[in-house]
Amino acid sequence: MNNASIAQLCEDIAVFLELKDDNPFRIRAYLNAARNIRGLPEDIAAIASRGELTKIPGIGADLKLKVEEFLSSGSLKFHKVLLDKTPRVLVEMLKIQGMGPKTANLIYKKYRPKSLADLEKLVLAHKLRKLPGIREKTEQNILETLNFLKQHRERTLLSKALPLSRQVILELKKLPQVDQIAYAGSLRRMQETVRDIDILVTSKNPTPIMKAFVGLGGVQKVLAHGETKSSVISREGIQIDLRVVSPDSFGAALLYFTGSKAHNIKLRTMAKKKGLKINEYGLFKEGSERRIAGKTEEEIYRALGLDWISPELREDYGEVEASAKHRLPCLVERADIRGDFHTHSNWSDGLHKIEEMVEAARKRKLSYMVLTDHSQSLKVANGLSRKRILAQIATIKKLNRKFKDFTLLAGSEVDILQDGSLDFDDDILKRLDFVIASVHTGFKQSKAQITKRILRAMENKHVHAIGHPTGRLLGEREAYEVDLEQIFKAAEETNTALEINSQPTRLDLNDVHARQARDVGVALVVDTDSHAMDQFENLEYGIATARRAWCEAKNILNCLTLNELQKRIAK
DNA sequence: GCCGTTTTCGGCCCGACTGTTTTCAGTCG
Repeated sequence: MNNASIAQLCEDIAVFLELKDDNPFRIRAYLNAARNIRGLPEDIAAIASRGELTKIPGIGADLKLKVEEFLSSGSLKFHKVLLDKTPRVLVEMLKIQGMGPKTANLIYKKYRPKSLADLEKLVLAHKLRKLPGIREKTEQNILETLNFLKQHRERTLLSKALPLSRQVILELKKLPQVDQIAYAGSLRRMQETVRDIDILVTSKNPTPIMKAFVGLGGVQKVLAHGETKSSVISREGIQIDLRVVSPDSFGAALLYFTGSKAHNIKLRTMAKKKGLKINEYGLFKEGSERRIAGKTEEEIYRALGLDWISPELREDYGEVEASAKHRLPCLVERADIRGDFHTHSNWSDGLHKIEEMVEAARKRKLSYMVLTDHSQSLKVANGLSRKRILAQIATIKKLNRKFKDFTLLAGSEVDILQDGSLDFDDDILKRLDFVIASVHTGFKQSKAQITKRILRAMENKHVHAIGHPTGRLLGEREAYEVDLEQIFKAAEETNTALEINSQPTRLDLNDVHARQARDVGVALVVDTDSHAMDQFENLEYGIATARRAWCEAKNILNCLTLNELQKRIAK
């Protein structure tokens, strides 16, 4: 797909323009275009070939030409010129907390540092405080952020940020001044990674709350400590922002801090057209102090003629328009999920016994589970030989007699070998209730090779689903170069489901891909890929991804009852 | 650079905090 590359180019251009002190609205236009291109439901090349580029929001006459230039030549002159003109170190400097284009340029013009290391030397030699507007405090902040950047460069996984935010909320709830409290931001939208944690409190007496917050045990550094807004860095290196508002503003503040920015801008623009103004305190008539709405999110959406929109959808990817027409999807919920198709036991690389895994699944209110230990060639995971899988099938049959309101199904996470053949022959596969086929080797194959390989696996009538279809590991490994459009088409034709793997480092398919699959009618499965009892909890992240992909229960195969499922998977 | 039911030019979301200034620019979300 070209989408990610072009979006990145636009984002780069925005940074270069910012450093040039260019028109801020022009900069925003590039960022807006980048965001919309990233979220496109298909390859932008296909849209270009239909001559529909300017139908993409944020793409006008100029960006149309730039996109076409990239599609035909593989590069963009405008980008290249800016790249050549912009010193690398300036881009690096923008990553420093509190350092914007003005300050970065000021320092650069005077001292011409070549790297962040050079900048650090300047700070230590107290050179910067000779510049206008920079004194001791600014130097100190730069130094601290430089040290911080050395340690933490990545965004934080949802699975790390969510428990931390819940912990902070638990702590703050102990304060008598705290009324309502909730986390907001990208965390509430359940993005796979987050940059920081936003927490919102209502109170009539914020001062003691702020004091307690910046003094929490896990706080490493206080970035800001104000009357209504404070920011800290936690011991784990995650920034946490706390805002306190009055109860009358809770909904408005929640809406504002949940974002996304693009969603908020859309709402504010809508409000403005109606002669209204939205800020974090409420919805107002333009030029008036009287609050029309603000206590709850629902009342603000309603005042704009909209249905309430789930946070997971708030990306300005069509949710506002759908809401205006009262056509928002009825998103899948945890309670809709009845089974798990992807689990491991200590027969292969899992930690716990089959019975223990069943117990854990049952505790989470699931009514069936497929045991999918690895297949024979995956030696590192103690994959099951032909003999052992036959023994496991027999064991499962025996165990099942003991369960009352739970069904354990026999399955396999069968490896898709380098040539697309499967790691068990059909004679084994046909004895299994559910087969999930996955790629675990040969990630470096060419796009054509790996796509062909997966397509071949999908054509096997015993394969019910493809596990973690792109193979990415967040922060560790890029996805392999599979052509997803072909995979989606084949999934539909061969009646093969695609997985949304709930492991927090996988979330594969991701939200954008899952939505593309959903849009073309591909069935999805939300699996935990549990290798231990506690990993069933990860279902929360898989469901969040499905919700971000606009999925309803009918799009998800494991929302079916066992009976419905068995009818459905008879290929 | 985009956009249009006040439209093809003149707008473009809105407010808090910091650090350095004595009234505010720069930065952030």
